[in-house]
Amino acid sequence: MPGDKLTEDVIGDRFGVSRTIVRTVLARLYAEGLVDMQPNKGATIAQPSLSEAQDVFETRMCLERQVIARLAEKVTEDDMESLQRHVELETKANIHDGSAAIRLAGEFHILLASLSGNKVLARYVDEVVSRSSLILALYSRPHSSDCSINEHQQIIDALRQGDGQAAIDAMDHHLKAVADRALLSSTSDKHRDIRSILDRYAS
Amino acid sequence: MPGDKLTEDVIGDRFGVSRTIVRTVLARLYAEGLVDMQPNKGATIAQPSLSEAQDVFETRMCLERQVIARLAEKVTEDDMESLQRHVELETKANIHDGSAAIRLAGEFHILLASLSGNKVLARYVDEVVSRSSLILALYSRPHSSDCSINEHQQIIDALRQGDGQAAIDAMDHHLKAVADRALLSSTSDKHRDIRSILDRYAS
DNA sequence: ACCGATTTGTTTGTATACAATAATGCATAC
DNA sequence: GTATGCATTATTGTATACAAACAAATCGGT
Repeated sequence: MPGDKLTEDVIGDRFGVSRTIVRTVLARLYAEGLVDMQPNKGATIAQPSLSEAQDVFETRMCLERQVIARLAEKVTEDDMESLQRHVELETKANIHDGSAAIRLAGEFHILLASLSGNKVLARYVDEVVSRSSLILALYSRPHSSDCSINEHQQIIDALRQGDGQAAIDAMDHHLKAVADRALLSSTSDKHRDIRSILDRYAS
Repeated sequence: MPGDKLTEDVIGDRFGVSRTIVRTVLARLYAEGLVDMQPNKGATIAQPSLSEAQDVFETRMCLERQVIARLAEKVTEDDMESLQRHVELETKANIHDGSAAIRLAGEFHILLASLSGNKVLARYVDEVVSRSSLILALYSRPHSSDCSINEHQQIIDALRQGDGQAAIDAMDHHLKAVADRALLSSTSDKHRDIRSILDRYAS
């Protein structure tokens, strides 16, 4: 799916709106790095290179460390409760609904960021999480089970015990694991880039 | 100026373009936090509250620390040279052209971020630097001399000596100083919010 | 049969038109 | 004099129209 053309008319017809609307949302998605755009040539679903993917994960780690550092100082009992509830949702979904599980895994990080109370941080985390999802869709093999729920649990456990450093370490460990699953599953992106070129001449 | 209405028609006329163009750039500025928008009520120049300002500076510190950490490991001689050249531009401008000095001070941070080689990081730094400028325009008193050139010099000195931790400390110190100049110059924003309300009834 | 040029059809970029919503001003009532 | 309701104006949100750029296909020449 990444690399696919996003023709304004087609999308507009699909949703029953005019190109005006489609255009603004495409521009927003471009700003968020989810679609690529070239002048006079329109939009395509973004196809981040390996190095872009590394940039995203590095930035994400930097941002989420800050989220945890802030939370370690100010989490309330209510916050912990909603985090715990979320992880339980994840465990349930992980059994019978794979696509919901993937969504919830991302939303855990967004929830953390919003609980931090820093809107700017939260917006950036939201962006890098979305981009991470795209990267996973691109590079990680289909059935690499995202069994990261334990890691989520470890993070909130450390937070509950008020151990900021342990929480940061847990988050670091978790994000490194996610990045590894995505980026190390393909040694080099040449192979993937070539595939894309081949695909274009295949039909 | 913050709080001012940004009417699409008048901006379009001002620049000789249609509302379409104005609309897209307003949307972009909104995404960057430089203008506020309300549904059916249009755009105004953003008026970040003190707490939003704190969020921006906290996030900025987090991002720029990462920039420095990265640079400490990979700066080239060419990088150091262009950084040094930039600081010299700043010193020159500081003497005879105040407005250029302000612009260059911001661009120093953007240059650092771009030299880091991480595009995602660089975009976010660009954003928080712009927002910081807006915050300074809002909260810092007009003639608080931004004599931060020394601080810039200290950062690149530490980088040149390959002392990553010292560079991070220098950046931390610098950003804390900038934030203090902006945020501590007004004890509470009530006073400022009230002024804005009064100003509206003053003309 | 292959290459290049021209022509046709698509798709994007910008401007304009129209409907819906909000802001303003005025008249009237109290 | 102040407040309330209505009418007018301004401004926004969405759709459409048109021009420019691009992609593709057709045609003619070698």
